[in-house]
Amino acid sequence: MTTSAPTTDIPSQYDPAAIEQELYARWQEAGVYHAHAERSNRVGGDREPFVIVMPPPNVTAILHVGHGLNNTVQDVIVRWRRMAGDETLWLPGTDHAGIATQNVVEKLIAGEGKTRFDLGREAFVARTAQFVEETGGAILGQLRAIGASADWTRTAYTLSPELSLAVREAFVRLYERGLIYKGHRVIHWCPRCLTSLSDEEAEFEDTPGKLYHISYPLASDPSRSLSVATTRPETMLGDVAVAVHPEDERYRDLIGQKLVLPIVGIEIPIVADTYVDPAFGTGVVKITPAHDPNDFEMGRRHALPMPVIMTPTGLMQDGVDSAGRVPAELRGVDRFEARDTIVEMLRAAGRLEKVENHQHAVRHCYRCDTVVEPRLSDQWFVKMEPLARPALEAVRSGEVRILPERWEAVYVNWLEGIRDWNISRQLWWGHRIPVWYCEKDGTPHASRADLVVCPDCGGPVRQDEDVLDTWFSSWLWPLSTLGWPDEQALDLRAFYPTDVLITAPEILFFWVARMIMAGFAFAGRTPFHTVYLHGTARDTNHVKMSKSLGNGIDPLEVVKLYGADAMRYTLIAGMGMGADVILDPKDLERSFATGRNFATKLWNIGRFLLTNVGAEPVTPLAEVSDARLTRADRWVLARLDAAVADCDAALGPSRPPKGDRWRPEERFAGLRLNEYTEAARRFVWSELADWYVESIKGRLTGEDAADRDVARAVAVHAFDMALRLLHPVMPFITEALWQRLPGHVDGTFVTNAPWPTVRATTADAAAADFDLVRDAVVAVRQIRSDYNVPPGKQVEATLVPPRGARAATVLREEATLVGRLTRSAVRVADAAPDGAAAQKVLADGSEAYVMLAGLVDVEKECKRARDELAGLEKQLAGLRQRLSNESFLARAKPEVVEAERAKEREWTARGEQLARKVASLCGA
RNA sequence: GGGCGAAUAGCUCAGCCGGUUAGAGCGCCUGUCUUACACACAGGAAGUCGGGGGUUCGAAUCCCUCUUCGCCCACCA
Repeated sequence: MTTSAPTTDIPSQYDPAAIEQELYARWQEAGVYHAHAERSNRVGGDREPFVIVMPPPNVTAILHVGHGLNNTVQDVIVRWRRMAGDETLWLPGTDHAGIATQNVVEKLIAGEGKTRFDLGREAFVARTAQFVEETGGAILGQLRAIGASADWTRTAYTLSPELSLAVREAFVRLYERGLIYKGHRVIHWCPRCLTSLSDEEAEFEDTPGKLYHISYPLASDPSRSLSVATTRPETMLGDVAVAVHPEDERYRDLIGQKLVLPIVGIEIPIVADTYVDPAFGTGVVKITPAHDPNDFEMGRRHALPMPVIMTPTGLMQDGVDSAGRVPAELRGVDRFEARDTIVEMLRAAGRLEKVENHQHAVRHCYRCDTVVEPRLSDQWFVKMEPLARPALEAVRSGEVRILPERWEAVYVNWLEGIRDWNISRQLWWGHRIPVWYCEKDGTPHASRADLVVCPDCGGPVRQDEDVLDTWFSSWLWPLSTLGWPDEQALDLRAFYPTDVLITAPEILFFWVARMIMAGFAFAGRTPFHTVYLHGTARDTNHVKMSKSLGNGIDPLEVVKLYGADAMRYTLIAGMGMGADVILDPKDLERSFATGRNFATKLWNIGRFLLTNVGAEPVTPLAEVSDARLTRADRWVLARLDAAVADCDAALGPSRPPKGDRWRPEERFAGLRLNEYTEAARRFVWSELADWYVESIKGRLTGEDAADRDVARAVAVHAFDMALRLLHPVMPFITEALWQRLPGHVDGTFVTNAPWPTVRATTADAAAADFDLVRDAVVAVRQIRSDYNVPPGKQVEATLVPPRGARAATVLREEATLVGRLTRSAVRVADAAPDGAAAQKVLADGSEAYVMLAGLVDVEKECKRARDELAGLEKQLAGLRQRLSNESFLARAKPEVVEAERAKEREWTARGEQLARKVASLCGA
């Protein structure tokens, strides 16, 4: 006996829970995910830096499947580059999330019966900071459970002192460049959050509504009236005019006349404005400048007053310039209730002409979904057009690419029509606007340092009450987290610009586009060269998973049930470029079976190989003479090379050519994580496990010690490389197995092991020969299965290679192996055996016969052969037609033609075999 | 209203810069506890590649059109 006693202790059951936490702790302890700035070749080191900044989750968030997806994608890419030898930094952090966090804390104190106004600004901010301190950032801990290999020593927070410094610097610079200004206009206002919102934060939602037609009587002749159409009758209290198109024949003569505003009873003019579309509604538009952005513009054009008739909370109330417009019974009434009341009042007064159903887009607050109220107010804006220009050019020129490609058009379209960005929020949680007003004359002063006195007159100042939009700190993320505005910061010099930005398309405008603008505005360069937009996790009805809808999947639950690797593999394998991932929250087992099964498979391959290979030293493959390699060895090494090449091709180039833009042919290539995963899986399962491992079972325990060592060397090498290929997707299980490889050096990790490369040897005829062996095995198995031969039963199989062919040698030499894999006694002969035998024809024209005394159903075999032949002839006919077509021969690529010719030869040989078979089986 | 995308096996999806007999996972059928794995192994069934038209020697792949879904953008009250 030469068997080596199993010295490797491998649990028979793969138990992720038992290994994951411990492995993560060991990685952490070894500091393998800490990036060393000094190693970056930008500061004199010898490594190419590779950097991803993590989209910071809200500081109060808890992990959901969207985070799981996003961070898994990032982790796969980061781990790949780390193994490929880059100095890799994945920079994590959280976002203070102004409105979102403030809402959470407001709800919290509401439970105590208080509002933020009861507490006062200072106390409320302190309370929120304390809340964040205590419960915030939990999500970063949760990310470790899914294997995120971020550099936690660099964890950032948008409201930290360092990042706040960056925010202030950015604000003041833009202010000094004249790109930040205070504007008086109608903005989106959330009556629940009590703050203004940017255009992006006020999301459209198609809502069924009504179009009310109201008649406004002429002041000079109450018997005549104009019919005005509106979806928001309550705003009529703030009407200051009605507008018609100047060319509209119907109303031309009325321009300049006055109407009586129903309910309010005041006179308002009829003005002409080209904004009005004569074809829509009645062609008459009421103008409510303080409560509609378009009306505001018209109001400005016609120098109209702008009465405010609503409170910030959305209650009807006289405000600025609105003396007595709101009737007593409507004061303090909610805007939607007021709508109904006003409709009733109009109806009672005979002023309501008709009501139509009308579908229209209504803006809602992206944080609390309240219907947004247009509101006239003073806000700070960023002038975007100058910032957008370089950001637009960067994508157009290929300096920055967006994957999938189609999002580039969306990006360009948005930037081309960009509008100024309202950055002030009437909140308390956030970066306070660094502007101080002189108490004496109100002159604003933007300042990097807090001002105590007016720089002009030395008098007292007061700071602007508002805070900045959360995204005003996020857009600096790639800069601020690396130390900007300190231009000499080592991290900034070593790691900026970063490489890939990975996020969901939802925040392309909120965040991605603005980061690119900030990169150019503050550092003169793009913050990253690739934007990778991944899909969304949806349920089986294709509804986006969300906690509020109850159709979400808790990643930690999945980790607990099947392990992080199973979850990661399932997500990555199921996600085509930019495609959504569909999962069934009601059936986690089925949803994640793919990953769980593969993890178990991998574990078992390892268990078998490691126990059978034993712990004695294994010869490095490089030291094994080529001559000693068997066909199976050569084949599996060739398949490994193909797998590595496929993985590399799927992952693509990691960065554009040095100092250059993306080349057109590479611009939209790479980062096909599902293809990479599939290539690795196919090698591991369908090739390594199904064929190679099966084929060497005899050798590992065989008598030939030298051959055993060759098999051990090849097996360990192939498995080692397989583990490396899979590590980015399945970090835990691969590490656990890799640590057990014979000869493993303590303190080394697969997570740091070099990424596999394709061996120099390429085409290997011996490797191709093994395919013939596989073919023969399959053929014999098929015959056995067709005839229901019990798997345990030994039968006699005969292989008949074409005369004089190389196949003869191959099959003769591998007959034992074919026999072992098919549980048959295999011999190779020159002719078909006598007696009843079932036959299959192999791809190269070889034939496989299985002797089945008393079992062969001649009729069945005959029909089978006839069908097979008919199918083949049909294919062959098409092939021959193609080959006799002159256009084809003239135009098709030579290699295509040659491939078709080879195919024809093969098929013809097979056809002849089949024809003989038919003849012998079916009789003359 | 403008722009974009998708429609391929029962389900979820690859393939699509035209050229093997269109693939994978899950599910399904048959058999098997073959000394790593039943979360497995072996074999198998299953697709007129959404409909119609066109270009081409050749179309799942390119063009047009229709249908159905989805996404993004948008100041028609």
